[in-house]
Amino acid sequence: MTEGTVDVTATGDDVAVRPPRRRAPRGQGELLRDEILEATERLLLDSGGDEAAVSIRGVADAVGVTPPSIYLHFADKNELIFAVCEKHFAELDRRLQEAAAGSDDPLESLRLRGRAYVRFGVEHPGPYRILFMSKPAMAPEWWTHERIQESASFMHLVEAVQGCIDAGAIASGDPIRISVAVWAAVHGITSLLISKSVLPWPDPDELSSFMCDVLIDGLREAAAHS
Amino acid sequence: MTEGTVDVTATGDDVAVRPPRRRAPRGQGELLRDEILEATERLLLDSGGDEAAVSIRGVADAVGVTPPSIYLHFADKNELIFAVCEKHFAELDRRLQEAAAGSDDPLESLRLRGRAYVRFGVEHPGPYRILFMSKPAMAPEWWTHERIQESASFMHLVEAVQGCIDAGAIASGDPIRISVAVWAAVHGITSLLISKSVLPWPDPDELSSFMCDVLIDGLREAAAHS
DNA sequence: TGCGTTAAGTGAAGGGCGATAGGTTAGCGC
DNA sequence: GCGCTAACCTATCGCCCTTCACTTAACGCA
Repeated sequence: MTEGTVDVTATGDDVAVRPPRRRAPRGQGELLRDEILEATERLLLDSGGDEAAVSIRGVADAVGVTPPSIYLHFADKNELIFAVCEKHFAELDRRLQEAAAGSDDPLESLRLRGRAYVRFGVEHPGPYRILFMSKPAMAPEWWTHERIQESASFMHLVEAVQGCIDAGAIASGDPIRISVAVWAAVHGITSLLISKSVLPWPDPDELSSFMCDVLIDGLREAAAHS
Repeated sequence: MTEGTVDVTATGDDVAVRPPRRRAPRGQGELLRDEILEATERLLLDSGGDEAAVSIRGVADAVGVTPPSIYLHFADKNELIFAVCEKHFAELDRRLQEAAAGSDDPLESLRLRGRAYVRFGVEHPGPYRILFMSKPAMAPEWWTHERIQESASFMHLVEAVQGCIDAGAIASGDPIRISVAVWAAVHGITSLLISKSVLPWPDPDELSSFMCDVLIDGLREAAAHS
């Protein structure tokens, strides 16, 4: 047996090999696209977020279609996988904004944002890994600068940091550089928790809270230099 | 053509398909093991650290042997890949110790350690990704608790943090929790630089220096709580 | 009602992968 | 020179992604 993939296929045969599927009506070819996305997401979830364990064949079987039909809507497997994760990316921003709205204090709001970030990653390890921990070569063409740097989530973080600066809660400095540092810090926690989930980590909330506290205390100072 | 793997096979055919190879003498079966490791490392480097682009067949060809011979020395592909990365793990600790020895001041020593960590990851993205960013299911059995938590590198970090506490340079607290936070922070930088290498990041040294400065300033305070 | 057009989907195959079962050859002591 | 066995190979299974050429079904229109 091919080991190294955990074989979670026993989670339920309610998905596997749905046999028929009526051809979509004339102008509605895009219907299949949605069904493919839905099935892929389910399989990705069932596999514990291991995109290698999700196969085009498996998706095709789950939809009730043959593999080549997938390629009518997605250029290759990577594009399909990333398309599934796009909605999670949007939800991440939503969750962060929701969390940040939990306090009027800019600092506390930033802390809440950091906690929510880590929690999101831990709760959606599959999409998180694909979005933020995959090899650069794996991401499709369109997933580059504008997708992350100009993304809503990052911009919202920069705004939050700027808010802290404006309120005098942290020392002034390049808000983008500070944002990158904050992002890297909470991403580091998330990434380690996901990759080394077998190690005896502290509670994610406790860890992210501690990290945010330390960062904010540090940013309160000059954090001198340029 | 199978896209998504960058096709770096053009780097040089000096490795590919070395045809013969004399059978090893009677008690020297382990010789092949070393040749396999060496070839795998070379291929892993040539592929830009993409373990999926390194195939058992390719390694066998490079060594001048047939694929089943690989399995005489490694249980499966993952074990082979991780075996290659083990030496890099040891070198990481060496590099960190060397960097930390660059200053007698505990704080400056910790900063140097953080910078060296990020630099190592950026210089060895392949092994770093496999060691610290891979799926938990991918790591072999023996690569767990004792391998990281009780590893030299982590213990050395804890000692460095304890040194800062003893010197009164940072507030007292659980050195392990602090070490985890420091590790997560520099790992976050490294991970983002590796995965999103296409984004316009600041200089790695500058980024890690800034992160360490902020963390240390923050840890100087109480960073209250338990 | 019937028919051409064309979107929607297949069948079959190419090429590559990890892994295994069972056979073969070459080194070495005697 | 001969057997034993470590060292290695041949052949194959089953899976994967992807593509090309082909078929079938929906629909406007006469």
